[in-house]
Amino acid sequence: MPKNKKPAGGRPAKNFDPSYAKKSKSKQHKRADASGSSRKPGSRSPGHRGYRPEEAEPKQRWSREEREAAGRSPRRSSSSRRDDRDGGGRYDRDDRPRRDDRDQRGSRGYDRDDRAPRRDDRDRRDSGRKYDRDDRAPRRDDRDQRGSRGYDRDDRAPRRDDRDRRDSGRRYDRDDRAPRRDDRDRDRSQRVAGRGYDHDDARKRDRDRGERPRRDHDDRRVAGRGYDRTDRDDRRGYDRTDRDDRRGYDRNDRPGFRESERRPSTYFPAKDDRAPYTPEDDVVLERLQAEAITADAVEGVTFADLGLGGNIVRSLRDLGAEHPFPIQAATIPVVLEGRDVLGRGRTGSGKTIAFGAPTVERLMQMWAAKGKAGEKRKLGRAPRALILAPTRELALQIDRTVQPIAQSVGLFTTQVYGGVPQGRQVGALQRGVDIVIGTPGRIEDLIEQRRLDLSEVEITVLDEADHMCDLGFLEPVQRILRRTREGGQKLLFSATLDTGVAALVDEFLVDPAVHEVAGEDQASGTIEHRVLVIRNDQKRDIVAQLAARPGKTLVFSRTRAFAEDLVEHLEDRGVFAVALHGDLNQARRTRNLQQLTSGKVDVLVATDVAARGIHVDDIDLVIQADAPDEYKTYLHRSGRTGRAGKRGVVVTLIPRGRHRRMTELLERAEIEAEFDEFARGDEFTIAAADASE
DNA sequence: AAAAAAT
Repeated sequence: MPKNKKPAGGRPAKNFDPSYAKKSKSKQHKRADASGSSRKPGSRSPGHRGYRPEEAEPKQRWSREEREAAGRSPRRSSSSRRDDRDGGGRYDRDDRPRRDDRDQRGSRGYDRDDRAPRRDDRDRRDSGRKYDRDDRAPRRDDRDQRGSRGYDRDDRAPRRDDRDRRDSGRRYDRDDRAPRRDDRDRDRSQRVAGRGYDHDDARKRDRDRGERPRRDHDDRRVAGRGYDRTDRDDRRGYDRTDRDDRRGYDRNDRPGFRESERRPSTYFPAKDDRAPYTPEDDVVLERLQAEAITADAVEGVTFADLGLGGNIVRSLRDLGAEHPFPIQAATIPVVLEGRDVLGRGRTGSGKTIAFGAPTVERLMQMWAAKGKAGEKRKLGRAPRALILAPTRELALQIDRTVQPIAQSVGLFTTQVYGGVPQGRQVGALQRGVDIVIGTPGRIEDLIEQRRLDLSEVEITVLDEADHMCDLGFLEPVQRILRRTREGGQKLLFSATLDTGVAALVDEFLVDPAVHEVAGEDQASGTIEHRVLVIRNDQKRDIVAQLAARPGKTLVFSRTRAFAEDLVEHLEDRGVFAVALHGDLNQARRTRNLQQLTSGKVDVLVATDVAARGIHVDDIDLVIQADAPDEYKTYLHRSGRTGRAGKRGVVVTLIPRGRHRRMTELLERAEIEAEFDEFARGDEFTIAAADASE
């Protein structure tokens, strides 16, 4: 256990006195009632509700004719769409996800004989494959960038056949393993349905037929109609391939380790250890006492003024960041001082650069200070910075920003997240990287396998830090932080950073500097919020109606099953849509998100996997097909639109009975929204969002 | 309920 490094006798920073973290309704109300003089920095004036500085502009109509004139429908034929989805988008991507895609195909696309290829075989074969790869973009992977891969082969994974021999025989008698997914589903269904035995049998039959296990009736009810899911899954082809992937990628790439050396997995806790899901009260925690920077304080300031070196400044310019945003101006100098930092800036305010750029700069400075600059490229060096994110897509996205910054000064990053073969990640680590960017599960996995050593990590960043403190994330995150160098710098960022992060702050941070942007919160942006009170049986039609328009739309659903259902329904209505949720394999997740980014598709239906951090340009409509349960979720989901000063609309669909709950949630979010009764076919009119920032 | 490692 790392000891808490707070000075003896020191008391916790005021913000993180555990008593502040207590969730109490009364506190919330007190805050809401607080008079202007006592309000917390960054919170809105108590009079903000109903407050609207400018008159709304005249209503803008999205009439049926306009929608049709805009050519939403008819779209491409369904068969060509299908082909397109399977084949297209694979070879014409222009950013880094392609590499993962390739890896995944590589690991399952060839040599499926039982024995996985030996590591060196694979390398040889890989290079041989280049001949018939003319149809795709040139490879661009770490090896090529580095121009050398002379890492020491002696510490490579044991050969596969050795491993197989060792593993065989113990494969079926593991009692300490975490329950398999099916088991867990079954457990849940028994709990949920209360009479799970018949589902259980059906599920087993499905499994024996090699089909997807049945969902709970519960799910089907949510989905709205009782068709046979396995049928649909086959047609959409999304589940079978997923399962093949899940099986396939590991076989080839999993390095050997003795089963007995593993700790029992706690990553997905066994049912008995796991508290049944009980939604917590959605309460507003105390906001942080923060240094507030005002937007005009940034006038004329440059990244160089903030202490960043020339190469980094240039790389930021290449990324399109000419001048620092307020949150960046506020936090970059403090990070460079080496202090722990808590940063709060609303969605889309530039947090990635706010922590990414100074992290790189500081790594360089620390190297220079130790006179070890020459060791920058030492093979097998342990990473010195770690950036944690809650989803794979976010980790990828962060890497896309941080990687070029790091590269500008000769540092390397690598992504470490699940759902893709770990081979390349491990390879990169063996060659040596400076910044690891990833998600908790795979990072822990590689630590367990002794392939990732965090003991040299000087700087740890938690993006979406408050989310990383939620149930299910907190413990892995704590375990990971304990593996980093004691006393290392910690940076916690989120748009909704509050005292919920106290558990981490108390253990890992010393006297953190807290920064936010004055007067800037979610509600002060460029987003128009609407709530439509609808009949639930019309929900899917209404989603289709709203989404049938030019422009990118992001639809949020509470469950994966409903997300799939909505995609299906949208396509029935001629609206081409793709899904993003955890039931899809990573290649598809990456591809589907990419299709929205590239504009190949205008509608993405996602679970909350897409709620936080994901940046897609020009999403101008967010539809919440299911209302969120937490105000923070509302803020993050709606933050997918209205980014960088652009305008956006958020439409939340609720049944009549949810009116009051929704009103209260919006109150907590400090968001003003208009409620309207809405029925299928009604004309949808929106007030123009205030475009002035 | 979703997400986060896999088998």
